[in-house]
Amino acid sequence: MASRRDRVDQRQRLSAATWSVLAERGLPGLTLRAVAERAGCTTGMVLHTFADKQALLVHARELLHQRTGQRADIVQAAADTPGAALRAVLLQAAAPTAERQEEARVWVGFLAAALADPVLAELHRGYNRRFVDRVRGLVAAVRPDWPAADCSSTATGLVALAEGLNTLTAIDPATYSGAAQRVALDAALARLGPAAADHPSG
Amino acid sequence: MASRRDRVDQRQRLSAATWSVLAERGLPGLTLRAVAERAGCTTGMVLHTFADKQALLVHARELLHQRTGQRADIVQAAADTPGAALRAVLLQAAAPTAERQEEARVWVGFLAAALADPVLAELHRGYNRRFVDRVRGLVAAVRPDWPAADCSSTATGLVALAEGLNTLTAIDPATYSGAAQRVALDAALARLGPAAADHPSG
DNA sequence: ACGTTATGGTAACGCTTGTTACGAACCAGG
DNA sequence: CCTGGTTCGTAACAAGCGTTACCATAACGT
Repeated sequence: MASRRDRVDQRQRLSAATWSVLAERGLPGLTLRAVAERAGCTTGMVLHTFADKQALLVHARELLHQRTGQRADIVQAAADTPGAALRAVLLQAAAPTAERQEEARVWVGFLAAALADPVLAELHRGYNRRFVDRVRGLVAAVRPDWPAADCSSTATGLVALAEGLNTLTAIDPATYSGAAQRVALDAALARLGPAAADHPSG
Repeated sequence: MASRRDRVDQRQRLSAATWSVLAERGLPGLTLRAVAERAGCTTGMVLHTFADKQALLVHARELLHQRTGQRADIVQAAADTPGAALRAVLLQAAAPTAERQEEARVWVGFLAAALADPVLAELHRGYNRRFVDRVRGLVAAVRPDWPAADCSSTATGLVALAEGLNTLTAIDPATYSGAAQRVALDAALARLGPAAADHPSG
């Protein structure tokens, strides 16, 4: 019995507060005091739950990966065809809705933080490569006739497009609307043949 | 007679120092003291040339835009056909070489900073829209038969792909090598027809 | 019930940051 | 030569940061 109060709940609450602050005030505004205030506690409590600021960031980053990964799992499993699954996974990786734009901003914040923190950078690389693997598998399912190298390059290109839509939407939602993101993704998916463009009307 | 010593020279020297610090330590390392030390002067001198740090930041952001814009002008003017110009412009917007990856990291840093700074955000949006306009013009030159809406959506998609390659290269140069970037861009450009894929062998 | 231990708050530390007040050095005009 | 204004360096300021030591308190085992 290591805890009397629920510690994992505290960790999750603090990570949520971290997201909130990161989305609202950006990376320079992400301070321990801001997170503590957002979570309704003090910095002492934060540093009792996490060893340092880096540990807090790592946990929040892992949680973000879990959230996006689970959502990818859901939309992938709900799709009827591999083409629809690929489209749904890429679309949810971009930020088509307003609520997802907040997550895109958090993503950009972690990306920038990873540029200065080797630990976060390694996490980011690992998560991104896992996402590329997922997309590569879907591409291979859509086009079993393609050689592996083509599936691989196509997957990296699609991921780059999705993440580019992500970052651009984070800073300029007017230019990169949800509809524009869908058009761009469908245009890229058209390269896979008409089967991949087969998607529900909505 | 506003100045006895050359002030524009001072600004240029501080610009060079700003860029040097930015490339080496990133945006969080861009402090007034670091810039002053790199320029061989003191913070008092820096704040006599720039009113605040925000003015310095805006200047650095403009520096980044100038650099990328000038290079885009050069490669665009050097291209023989509109298709080659489009490809060259997009390729230089991504980060194919090692030295360009440094610039890509700076770009990501400014992107993250713009999420919390309205002034930097407005600058970022303006520069990006100008870049989209440039790409749109090139797309229209390659495919004069396309309606304007198609050129527009194609341009935003291409820009998103280039910026996505930019951000992903900044954090994971191993996965997103220069060759991988070229393949992804050429694949996207193939949608414009064989004319756009016409590019020098190198 | 009591003592032990976990748990969270308080307040301070050392450090760096942006910013500013002030003094010294310089160049012009008379 | 001296005088006045401009330019830059010096040094200090207040504020904010991450971090730590310390203390109150509440919950458990016995």
